Amino acid sequence: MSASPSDSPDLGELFHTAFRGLRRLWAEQLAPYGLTPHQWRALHAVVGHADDAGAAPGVRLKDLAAALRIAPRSATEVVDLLEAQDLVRRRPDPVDRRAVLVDVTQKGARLHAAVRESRRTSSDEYFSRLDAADRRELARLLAGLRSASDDQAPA
Amino acid sequence: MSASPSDSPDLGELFHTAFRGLRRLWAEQLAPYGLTPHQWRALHAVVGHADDAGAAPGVRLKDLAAALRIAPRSATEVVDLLEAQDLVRRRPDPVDRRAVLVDVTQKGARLHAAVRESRRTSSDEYFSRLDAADRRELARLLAGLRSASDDQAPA
DNA sequence: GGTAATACCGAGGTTACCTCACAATGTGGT
DNA sequence: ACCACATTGTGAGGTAACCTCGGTATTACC
Repeated sequence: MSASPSDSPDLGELFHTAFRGLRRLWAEQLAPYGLTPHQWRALHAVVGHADDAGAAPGVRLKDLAAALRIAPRSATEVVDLLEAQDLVRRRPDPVDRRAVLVDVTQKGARLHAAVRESRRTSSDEYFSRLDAADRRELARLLAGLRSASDDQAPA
Repeated sequence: MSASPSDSPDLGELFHTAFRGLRRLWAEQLAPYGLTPHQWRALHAVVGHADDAGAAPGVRLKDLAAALRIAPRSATEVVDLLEAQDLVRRRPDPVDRRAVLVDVTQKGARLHAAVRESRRTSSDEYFSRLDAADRRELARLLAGLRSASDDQAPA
């Protein structure tokens, strides 16, 4: 603050601050579970994919990377970390031996559920500072921002 | 995406994506000037402070850190980088010899102006995807989010 | 004038990314 | 059947943007 008193409220600065606050809060919430925000996001994506595709035995690393919007190499990395904690498992894809399928373990599923529960219970959820209407509005605006930048919706 | 089709649009995910998009764009815009977003932010803060306080000869590192909401040590770091490019200068505070005052050099001021100009000219400015009303709305919402988290207004 | 606080910096660590090169495997053409 | 080519994951190595902890120089307080 005390930066631009005259003209605009500097949207970029606000964005930066808000995002950092969110990140920090999440990091604190997740620390007891031994997860970083990044790892949580990946775990969530793996679980989400399972939900999505019904009986699918896992996600390909490549698709996981696409879902998280990170480079494939970075997906390898975060999966390494989750696997080291026995939260996900890597298996060769039986139909394409180049590929690796990642799916959640029991421990991973339990942890995922626990975190979700804890988030709902502790209603701090960060965004709860806004009422429902404002949250919807924020979602709309953010969605509008993201649209044109870089979008790859994988199948 | 394709993550939670049923319930919320996952505000956190939207936030993440939008912020990353913003960062990436800025990084691209700033690269030709030899700056990272972080360095730009710091340079801008130094310049902004000068504007603010009129004839002040510079900012203390500590105050710069507060303005950027980073740890003092991190301010040292970014100032090192700016100084190495001769964009800012470090001088001992004449009235408190523990302190270091940072102020912008001519080169720094020129670069700062050039970047600002380039941002105005290339109207991509990221947020231009939203109309003025939406931008104001977004600012309001973001400001609302930041409020309670962590605020230190230095004197 | 001695103790406490303050300001900066050196050392070293972490998170969350990235690219580039490469081996193993699949795919299509002839 | 074979070769060129594309694709998948990963090892190696790098960067940005932070952090804490400990030390040193200075100032402020009583």
